[in-house]
Amino acid sequence: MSRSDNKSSPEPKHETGRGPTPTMLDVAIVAGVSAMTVSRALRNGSSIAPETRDRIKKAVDQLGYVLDQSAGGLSSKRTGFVAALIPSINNSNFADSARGLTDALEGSGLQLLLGYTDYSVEKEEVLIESMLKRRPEAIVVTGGVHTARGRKLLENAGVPVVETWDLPVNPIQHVVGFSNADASSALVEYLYANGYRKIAFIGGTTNRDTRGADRRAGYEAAIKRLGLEGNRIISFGTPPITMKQGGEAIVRLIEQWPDVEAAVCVSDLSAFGALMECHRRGWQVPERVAIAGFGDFEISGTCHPAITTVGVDCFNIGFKAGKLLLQAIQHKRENKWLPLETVLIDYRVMPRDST
Amino acid sequence: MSRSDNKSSPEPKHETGRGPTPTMLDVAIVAGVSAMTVSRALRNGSSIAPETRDRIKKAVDQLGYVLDQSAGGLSSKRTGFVAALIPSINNSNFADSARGLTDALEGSGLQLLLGYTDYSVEKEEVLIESMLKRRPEAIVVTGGVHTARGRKLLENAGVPVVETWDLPVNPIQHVVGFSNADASSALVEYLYANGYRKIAFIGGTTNRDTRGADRRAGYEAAIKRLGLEGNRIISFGTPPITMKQGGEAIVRLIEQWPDVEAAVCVSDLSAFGALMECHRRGWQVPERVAIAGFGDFEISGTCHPAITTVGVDCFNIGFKAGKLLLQAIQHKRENKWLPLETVLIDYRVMPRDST
DNA sequence: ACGATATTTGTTAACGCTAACAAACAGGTT
DNA sequence: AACCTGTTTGTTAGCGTTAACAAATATCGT
Repeated sequence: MSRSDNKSSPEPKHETGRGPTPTMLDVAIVAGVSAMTVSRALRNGSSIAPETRDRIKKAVDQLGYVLDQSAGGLSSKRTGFVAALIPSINNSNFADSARGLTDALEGSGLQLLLGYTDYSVEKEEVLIESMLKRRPEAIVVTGGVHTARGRKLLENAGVPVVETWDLPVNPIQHVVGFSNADASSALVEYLYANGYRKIAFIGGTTNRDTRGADRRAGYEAAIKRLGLEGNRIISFGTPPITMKQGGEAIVRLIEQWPDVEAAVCVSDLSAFGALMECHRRGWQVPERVAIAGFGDFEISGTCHPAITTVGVDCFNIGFKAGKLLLQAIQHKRENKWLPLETVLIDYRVMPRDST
Repeated sequence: MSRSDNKSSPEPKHETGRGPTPTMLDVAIVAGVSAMTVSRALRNGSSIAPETRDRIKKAVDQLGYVLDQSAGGLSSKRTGFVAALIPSINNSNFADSARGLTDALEGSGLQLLLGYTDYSVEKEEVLIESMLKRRPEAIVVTGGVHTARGRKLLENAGVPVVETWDLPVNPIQHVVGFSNADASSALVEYLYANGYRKIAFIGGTTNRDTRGADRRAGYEAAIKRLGLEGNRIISFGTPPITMKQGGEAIVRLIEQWPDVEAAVCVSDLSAFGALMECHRRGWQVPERVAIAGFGDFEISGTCHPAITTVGVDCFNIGFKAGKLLLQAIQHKRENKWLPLETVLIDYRVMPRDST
């Protein structure tokens, strides 16, 4: 399963970059200037004679010098990065938000460093601390539920914090999100308006995915408000539940309440799994049972029949969080404090063929 | 769309963590010891009187102190993180690899910091430099194709480098991957063995996704080797191509070569799009046309009919890269140099109902 | 009780960079 | 020439931590 190097040269050329990593002083000596001048040449906005800058750039290239931003940050108090914690690196919704964040930060000199929490507040806590140890200039977290210690860390971080994707009851600072409960309610109301009465919910067994839990709460609230028959809730698998689990859940649902007319799934993925299982069993969708999802993943628009879902402006969650952050960082540099904001993000029910 | 803070207390409690962030010295003073002793208490392996350690921990909690690892790294030359660059944060294959990496690093004291390149070598170059500025202890990149400058940066980084997911012609250092071309060939050979002769390939228009390009090359090689009729290649959309584009591509394919018997898609996502489009048009799969994908995404096992694909041990790509890295870092600390390794990862054709 | 050894703590000097100030220099004006 | 102004470069100190060494204290055998 493994072979050793196949290079022809006797010594691997790239040992360790031949000798110790060059420092700014090395560059300065080669260019015949002081270290400070090199520092200025590598940043913009400083006054430097063009020819000096060229000479320095040449020395930088020659030595393969790369600035040590940790050391720089120590001195300047500007580490040049923003930490973002997302639950999963396999979810197009969070991917869109991350892209929005990246786009918002573009050109600001701030880099985005990602960590993934695997939908666990405990892992989130560890990650918050790890990130804080590197002194990010701001932190973006997903959701408004944290461990007690995680929350305290964020509160005391001394940098702008944005909670996204939810509307926390008691926000830490800024918020960019929407009410998953309301969105879920809206979906139930849409189904109601289309004549469905016996409406069930398919989700995970725990509250690990807090957005999933909120969606279930929204479903329950809507059922109650509309005066519909008792809750039909199938809980199956540890969140985030998979396609396969969605498939197994719909089977259980039909077994347990054969009269069910529609199933609201906690996400498009489980909805898709349910849909395919229906296919496989010859249950017509939406005739036998209607299926709705959440998130407007690509799959729900592509599959056949296309799945009714709730579309959220995920990109904008990231983008607005990023812009808010930039403002907050700017204010902080001027020793002001940006008034706390809660930015509401749009969502909308997207009727399709599965309901 | 936005409200100001709704807290009842007149002053937001969490201003900026009341005053400047505490330093190690602050902790030391509270605990009645020297800064060095605090430093020792916060790491393990150093000899410290248990009661002193307790006192220090108490002071740490009281002040909400968080270690500044940048400063620590400056002094100790150990930044405690590994950089990993992946093309996308919305791809379960790379997610599995990232999880493997995380698991391999667990308990080593090394944190994983992710950056995403969006399948672009130019963005990769920028990210490599950004990461290098923070002095990672090792770097994991996806693929063996980089910009000239990106490659040079990696070569001169002075830290272990692992290229993953491909078998680069001219590796920088270590490699953990497999031949996408061979895997693709294997899939074509499987189709051949099952009686298919007129086999097409659906992929993107550019070589941006280098793994996709390799898979096309593998298809072409197999076609040639098997003495099959000329290449039928549909290129559609900028990689990574979407489900929808897969759907459009299969339509074009059938229009252009109505006698086609099977389509090999560059990934499961495009294969799924193609499959659904066939559904929609009433083309039976695999009778009218067989469809195969690549990657064994969850979707290809869940959908109906399930899609024949190539399964890759993605987790192990990350896991073995991580273990290799740990070894290399260890060797480096002892001023030795770990012999370069190429670790081959397993893949296998997974026959399902779509072929 | 004595030195010898092990354990725990402290002191000093970097690590690589940039803020803040100081100095040198150019060009123009009187 | 003396002065002012603006641009460019240099010097010094310090950011928060840890390595390396030194010192103090505890533990032990005889």
